[in-house]
Amino acid sequence: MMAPTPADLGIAAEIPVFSGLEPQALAILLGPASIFNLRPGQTLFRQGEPAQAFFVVMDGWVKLYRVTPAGDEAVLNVLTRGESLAEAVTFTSSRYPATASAVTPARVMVIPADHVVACIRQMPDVAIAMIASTSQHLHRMVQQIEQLMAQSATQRVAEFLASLAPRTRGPCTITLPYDKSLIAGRLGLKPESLSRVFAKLRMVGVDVRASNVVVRDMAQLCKLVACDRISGHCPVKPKMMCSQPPAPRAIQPEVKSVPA
Amino acid sequence: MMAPTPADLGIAAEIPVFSGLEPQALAILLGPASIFNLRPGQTLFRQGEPAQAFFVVMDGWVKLYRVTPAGDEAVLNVLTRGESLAEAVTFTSSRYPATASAVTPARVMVIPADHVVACIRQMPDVAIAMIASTSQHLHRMVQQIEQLMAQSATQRVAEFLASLAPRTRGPCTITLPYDKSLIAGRLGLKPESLSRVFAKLRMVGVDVRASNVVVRDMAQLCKLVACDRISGHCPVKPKMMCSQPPAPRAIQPEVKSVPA
DNA sequence: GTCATATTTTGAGCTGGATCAATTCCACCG
DNA sequence: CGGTGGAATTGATCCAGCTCAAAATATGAC
Repeated sequence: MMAPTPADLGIAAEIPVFSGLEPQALAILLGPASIFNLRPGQTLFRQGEPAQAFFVVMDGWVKLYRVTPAGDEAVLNVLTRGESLAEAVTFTSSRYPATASAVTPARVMVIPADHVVACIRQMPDVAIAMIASTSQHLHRMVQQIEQLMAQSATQRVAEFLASLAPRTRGPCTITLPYDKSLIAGRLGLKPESLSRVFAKLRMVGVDVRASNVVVRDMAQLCKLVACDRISGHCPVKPKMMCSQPPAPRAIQPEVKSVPA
Repeated sequence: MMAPTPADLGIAAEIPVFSGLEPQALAILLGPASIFNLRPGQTLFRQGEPAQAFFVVMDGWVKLYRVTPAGDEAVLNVLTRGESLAEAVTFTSSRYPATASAVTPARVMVIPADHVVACIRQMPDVAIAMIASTSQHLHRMVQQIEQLMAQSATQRVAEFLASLAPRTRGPCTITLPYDKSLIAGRLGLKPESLSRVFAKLRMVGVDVRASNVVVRDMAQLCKLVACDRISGHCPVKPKMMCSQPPAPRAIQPEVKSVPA
């Protein structure tokens, strides 16, 4: 544990959770911050512990997960440089709902909760920034839930690969950011299943060799996300009353939102 | 759409998202609030629309869900009296990540986003309250992800039932709060599967008749959550280095699936 | 380099939950 | 009361992903 270097503070200014803050405000906010150096496997905090700080990953990879009653672990996210953890809980003076540990050597900035609360009373912008960041996390979880509820393994893997690649159409080379077994966990799969999905993807021009992935055509990969043609899923179900079958139902009082 | 009655304002004071606010602060915050009356099926907001307000359910049930590219819907939550929606997004001036619609006749309070932002600048406590509430939502999603990743259908149903019951041990009667098909969606199941799970639960003293559930022993139901003995799941996996390896595994009650 | 360990892949088989297709149940209405 | 339409149950079958087991491949220590 050590004080952040000026370089660290420079980096912090670029980080999403602090975006939009005046340099002065940021300096005050980060006054009591410090830096943790974690070795692989080391734990930052455990689920159930009182939340006394929130964190920003400066370098390396950190795994956020829950240990289930049965002893399995459910990976919620795997974070790297610039991403923040646990900002919301620190305001509720309650407990961390998950465990975080390093999966590579990692540097993590620690910001004490009580100090952030104090800052908010002086600088409302800090509150807005924290809420915005939390909102991102929520959005991400919403997407993850949708994935788990409604997508096949193949689709989840395709979406994961797509999220690692630039938004191009043609061919593309990707490097897997961490262990395949961790990727599997992150996607709610067993390692064996991930391996088989990779094998299947080879049929549509996705070649996985160690941690190097060569995609023949990104557009095709993205199409997979919407509709898993490999395992024959989904030829666009009709579903619901997307069109208008028998809905004489009154003229929707149109919930146009409130005027500014 | 109408102005909130004094009664509504009184109720609001009791609501989690506003807890801890001074009455005056609350009065200012709710100044421009209004009440929507929704009929079943009517939509409060749709995913992708710009977020301009957040909401508190005053009465009835509101379903929060995502429509997947393939046309399925993934139910994120089903909310009732006192629960709030979309407070975090409204600060990011971005878009709703999900759709909300009424599943029963419902009354919903609408609080314009820009007003809340303005309030925060005057009253930091409002910020704390909003973050705390958002943190609850995050926690809930974390649990839901854990459920989807690591629990069997039976366990999810058991947990759902347990969440509806008082925290007692012995016998207990529960009323299902909404349609079984909606419950199924909320738990990431098809209605047919939910029906079969209920059938299986009858073997452990859980009797479901229409929307009335009679549980012979809550303690037993809760044990199921930790370990699904019905479908033979999980006899406490050794996993990790948690404890002794060759647990003297108790006398398996041997419930092989239904003999034809 | 060689050997030991951990990660990944492959194979074979099983099963939980989905799907498709009837029924049956039940609330509501004339 | 009997009829009508949506909700719920039941049956039969299928298959994606899990499990167990073994082989292959990478990683690292020396």
